[in-house]
Amino acid sequence: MWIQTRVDVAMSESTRPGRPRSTDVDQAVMSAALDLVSASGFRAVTIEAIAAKTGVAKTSIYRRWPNRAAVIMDAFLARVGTQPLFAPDEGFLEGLRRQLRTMAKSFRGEDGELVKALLAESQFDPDLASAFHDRWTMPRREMALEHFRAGAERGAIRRDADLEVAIDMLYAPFYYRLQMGTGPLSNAFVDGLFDQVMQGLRP
Amino acid sequence: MWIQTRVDVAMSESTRPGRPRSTDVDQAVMSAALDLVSASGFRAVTIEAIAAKTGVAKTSIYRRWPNRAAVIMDAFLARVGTQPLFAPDEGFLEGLRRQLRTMAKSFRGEDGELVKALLAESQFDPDLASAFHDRWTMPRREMALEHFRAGAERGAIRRDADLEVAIDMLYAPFYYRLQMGTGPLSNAFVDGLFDQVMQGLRP
Amino acid sequence: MWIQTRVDVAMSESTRPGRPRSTDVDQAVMSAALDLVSASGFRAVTIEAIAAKTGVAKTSIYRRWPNRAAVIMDAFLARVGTQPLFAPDEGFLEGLRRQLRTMAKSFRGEDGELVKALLAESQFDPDLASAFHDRWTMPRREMALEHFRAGAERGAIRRDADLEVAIDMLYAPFYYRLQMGTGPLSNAFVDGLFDQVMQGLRP
Amino acid sequence: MWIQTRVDVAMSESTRPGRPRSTDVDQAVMSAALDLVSASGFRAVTIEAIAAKTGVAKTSIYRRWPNRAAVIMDAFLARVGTQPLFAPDEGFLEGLRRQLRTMAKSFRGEDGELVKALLAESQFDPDLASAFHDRWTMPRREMALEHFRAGAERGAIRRDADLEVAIDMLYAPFYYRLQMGTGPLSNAFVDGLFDQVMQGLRP
DNA sequence: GGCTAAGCGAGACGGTACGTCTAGTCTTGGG
DNA sequence: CCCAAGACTAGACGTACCGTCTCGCTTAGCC
Repeated sequence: MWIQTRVDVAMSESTRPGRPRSTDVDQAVMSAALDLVSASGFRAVTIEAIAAKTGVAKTSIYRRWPNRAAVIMDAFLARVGTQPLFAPDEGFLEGLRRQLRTMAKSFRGEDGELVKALLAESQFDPDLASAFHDRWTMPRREMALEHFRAGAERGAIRRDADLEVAIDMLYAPFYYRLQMGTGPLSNAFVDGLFDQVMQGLRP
Repeated sequence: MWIQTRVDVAMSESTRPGRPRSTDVDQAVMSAALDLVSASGFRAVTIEAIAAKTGVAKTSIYRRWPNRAAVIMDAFLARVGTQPLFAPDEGFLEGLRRQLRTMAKSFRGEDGELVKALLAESQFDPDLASAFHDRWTMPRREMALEHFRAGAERGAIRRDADLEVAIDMLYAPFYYRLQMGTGPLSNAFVDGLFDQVMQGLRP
Repeated sequence: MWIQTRVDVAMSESTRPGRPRSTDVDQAVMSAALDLVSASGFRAVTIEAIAAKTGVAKTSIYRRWPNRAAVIMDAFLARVGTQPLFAPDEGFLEGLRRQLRTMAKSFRGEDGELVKALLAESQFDPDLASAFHDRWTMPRREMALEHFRAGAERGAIRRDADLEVAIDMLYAPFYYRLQMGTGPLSNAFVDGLFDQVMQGLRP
Repeated sequence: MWIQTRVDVAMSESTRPGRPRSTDVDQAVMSAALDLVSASGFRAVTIEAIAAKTGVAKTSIYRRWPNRAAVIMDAFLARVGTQPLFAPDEGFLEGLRRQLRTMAKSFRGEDGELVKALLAESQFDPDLASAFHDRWTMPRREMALEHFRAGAERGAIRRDADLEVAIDMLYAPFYYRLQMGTGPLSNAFVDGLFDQVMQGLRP
């Protein structure tokens, strides 16, 4: 599960010698991190604060993660999980519209705050940036791309369309509005966006 | 010139009592800030570093700006200026395509780095966020909107199109790619994006 | 006043630019250090504890002293002062006996604790060791030596006696008993020691 | 052999159930401790360093000794051993002078370093202090006292002399010079000290 | 040969303090 | 009132060891 962000340990979990790491610590740290983000914002999530709140020693945290950003990254991903965005039996248009609305809702809430903070912090931390890229951005893009490819195959959209660009057009505005505050991520907005993008993709 | 970001002074510049502020200090601080961004990245631009590099006292910097982000914000805006994005005698499509390419080029260079960093830092600093919004995002959006409105009037695009959404579709991907690194901000990308958006806006 | 131990500053106190160091900080830190030694022993005198107790920031302490031992060293010396051990108009034997008793009394109290701790800590810290040597041990030895030289000149002791050795015989047992706990530093002990040493120094 | 310092085990070595303790561990730990003292000084002798150097687990060390000082104490005593200081058939003066010279030589070398460090650490650790007292200081004092008593009986020194004080005068300067660095522990010094003390003890 | 008990290496754990860093504020003397 | 210099409080950083605790495995004596 842990790629990039978490400190790797040499051997496989089961055969490693010594006292095994307590999973309570992982849980306590990650949920405290999320609590602190909610309560006081990203900048309040210091290792010291997590240690104080949980009773976990700083050393135990640093044994697992290289810095605070990595903790939050993991906490966030453990929360949002990695379920598929699209159901295989759903129609192209219905599925896409549903997913966009779900995403908008999620971005309007706490997830949006987390995405915003992690994306921002990424600009200053290369490790976090690549973790965010590999574990958040790309998996979602891939799923979207797959959905689009299937749609194209089934004739729901033009075959010669540049899908990468289409995905940018569709998803970039979510991040843009999230960060810029130029307008709400309402369902009306999502529908307008959806319609206008589909306008250009009709076969 | 300074709105939001810079510390306001009570009276007008000319009539204030006491020793007038040296304009050298402003210049030195802002150009040092930009130099430091180029040389070592945003995180290296600390007030202490600027003070050390320029010989200007920290006090003198804090007298003018509330924090380091504000310094960089001002330095950035002083650099990119506020010239109009579109020429009044240019055609809608030609003008838009030219502007997009210019913007892409700018984002590929140092300006991109600065936008990225300021946008990121904005997430953690409300003052900076509103400065960025008021002095960077909105003026440019307004100019684009004006250009689109004129285009619609002249019949270059559909009259019933949602221009806010169109602008999101067109510009959001710039920021997306800038931050996410999912692909280059090449001219090919810009053209593809432009074509696909126009596809949906044709009358 | 500060030799070796305290962090040196380049220019003379009066002409140095910038905000002058607050003498309150020095006072507060040193007296807190002594309080902590009394209350909880040398090992409890941590920089963190001093900072917490006084409200002085750690940085302000580290600006003045390189480590906790140096703080205590200075605090100790500020307390014991540098008054002369012998009065010039006193007879050799009377003066010496009086000084030995005074010293024994001092060693039986808090000063003894401090000497013991500083001497011990010196074994692990070369800077502290040389500070202790230069600012405690040697000045006192010099004063004693001077007293012995005057005594020899006045015929109170043998002219050919090795005074360095005599001083060792007289003072080393103070430190020995202080550390080893082989017996009390009582007046009886002091007198016995004095008599026996003088036995060997009689002209 | 182990008094005070080493952790006691309930039953006698031979009949205790379970796997017997490996003597290799004792050896490895103690010699590593001495090596580390030689190589990098007392402060470098951390339990972690010993464990790392020897491959012995920290648990195995703490099973035997309560803390690092106890380890070094035992290592030291195992090294210097407990042979008698004086030969029964030696004359009082010759024997004493020989022993003093031997001791000076030992103090000039690594033993001196160890004594210094253990004595210093004793100031902060009551257990270590009493171990040092019981297993180093007192046995040697007793042997010296015995030698002096025999000397007094044989008429080599005054019968009414305070032997405790005499021993302090003779041995305290060794520790004093060892710690204070006020002069070398040379044979010349030893002889001068010896002569002067004997001056006062002549019958 | 299996059982019980302790030793052993490994490494996780809660702590404490370290000395460093940067932020933003305050206080000098001098212009 | 400005300016340079630098002291000041505040608080997080990441590190080093401490001494304790769990693991799985090993090594003995005893039934």
